[in-house]
Amino acid sequence: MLKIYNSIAREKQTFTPIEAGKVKMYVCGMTVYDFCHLGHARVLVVFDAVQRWLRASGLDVTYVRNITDIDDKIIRRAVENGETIGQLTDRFIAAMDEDATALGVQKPTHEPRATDYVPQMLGLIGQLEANGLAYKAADGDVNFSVRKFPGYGRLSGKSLDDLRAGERVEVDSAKQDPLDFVLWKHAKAGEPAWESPWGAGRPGWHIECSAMSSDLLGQHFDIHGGGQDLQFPHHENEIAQSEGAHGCTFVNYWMHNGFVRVDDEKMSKSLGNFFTIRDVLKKYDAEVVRFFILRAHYRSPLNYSDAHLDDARQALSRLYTALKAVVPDAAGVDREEAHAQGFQAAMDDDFNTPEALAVLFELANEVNRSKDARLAGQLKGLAGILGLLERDPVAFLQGAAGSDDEGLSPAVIEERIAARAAAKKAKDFAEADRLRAELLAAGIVLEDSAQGTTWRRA
RNA sequence: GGCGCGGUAGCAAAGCGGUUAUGCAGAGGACUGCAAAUCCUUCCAGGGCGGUUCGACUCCGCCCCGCGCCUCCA
Repeated sequence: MLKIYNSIAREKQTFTPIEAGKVKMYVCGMTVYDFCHLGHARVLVVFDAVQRWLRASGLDVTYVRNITDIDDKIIRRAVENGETIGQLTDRFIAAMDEDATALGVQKPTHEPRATDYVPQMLGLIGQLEANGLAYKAADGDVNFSVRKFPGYGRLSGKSLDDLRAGERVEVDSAKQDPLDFVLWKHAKAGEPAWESPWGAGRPGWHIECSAMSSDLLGQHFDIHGGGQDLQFPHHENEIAQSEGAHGCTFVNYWMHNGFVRVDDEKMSKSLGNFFTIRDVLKKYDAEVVRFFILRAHYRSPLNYSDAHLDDARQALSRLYTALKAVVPDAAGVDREEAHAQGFQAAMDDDFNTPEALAVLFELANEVNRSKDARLAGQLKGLAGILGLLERDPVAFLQGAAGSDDEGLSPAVIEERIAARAAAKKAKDFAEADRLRAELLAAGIVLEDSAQGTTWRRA
């Protein structure tokens, strides 16, 4: 029985889909004006794992992850670069796809772009106006009136009076309440604009998610996810818009993943302390990065450092080493088997991937001991549910550390191994050891066995 | 100021009111020409002070420390 920590209830709850056997899930994706950083990688990987587990549990999943392709930063960046908004966003969408694919992230069912949903947004804004929740301000913007929506603040646990608007935000005098947020921004010179009943303009940020989710998943759906920083105000505003327009519950389960940090501080664009996914992939294998992310629970903070990535790589190597030694049975996962049951219990407990991974290490230990192909099959099969251990073990163990790696070529390594074999045969162990040490210095570890010598990268 | 999260062994990271988490690193042993890998054994925990309990890392209270949201942000 799957339990999910529901942010709006602040507790783990048994997951019951609205429609038996089906799950409709929406996750806030990227604003595409720059390369994705590790924080984005975490959202991608975490909700990919969620989605995979739901499917592995036999549910029919519709997974929507949106793309924000119009906003202030995109407009500004396009101007800075001297390119069109379309050129900029196409470029970074392609880059995001590359990064996601590298990390083993499966394609969502739908990846809607905000600019394709302007009519639906206008429809929603019209409904909100009809319901008395939206108003056109003196400056031409259409705003949402938070005071008129009774449940405002429920998700984030904030009360309107405690928010002390103005303390950190400059008060916008055109708003009836400082916490009112923009649904439709009036057009400014040189900026892209769409016609609307309220005049030419462009959408506010929050409205796109309400429009796309209801269009693709319906007015009421199961799971909505995103980074912790979106809980307020973004998701709070989504609830206000969607429930305010539709008059029904918006989402049953809210999920928020924790931040990636650097030196115990949130990794963020505004702090400038971020590492892009592609930077990290220069030094580390993408599967190592995926493993590193899944090694922590999705709601916990995750500290990034090279030392932690090195550690993750060592750990993942242990799993691959077990599969290298025993060819896994291809029969598929036996879900009744003890480890599979443990794995399931872990994943059913709010997607506890660290504990699920611990089960994999227990399996690896038993595989090493028993050389049991069936258990190796369990290991590979269960890991596969999380998108791990899907490569050839030797390819992983001999693979480059990252895209920038300039290690010895396999041909050169094989040549040295042959030379060492000859030295060994001649009982010239000093020469054999010299060759081993030479390779080790180049990051190559040799492993002798009855079947001959194999190698891997340290 | 308001709201919230967390402090676990050298590092990382989980569960759990009483029984080995797990990985990396360390120590000893087996194996090996020597290694590596693997296996076996092993060292190292639960911020501080109280309380509840036969028993608390696990529940409760207070304190200290760190972090986050309240502004664009995954």
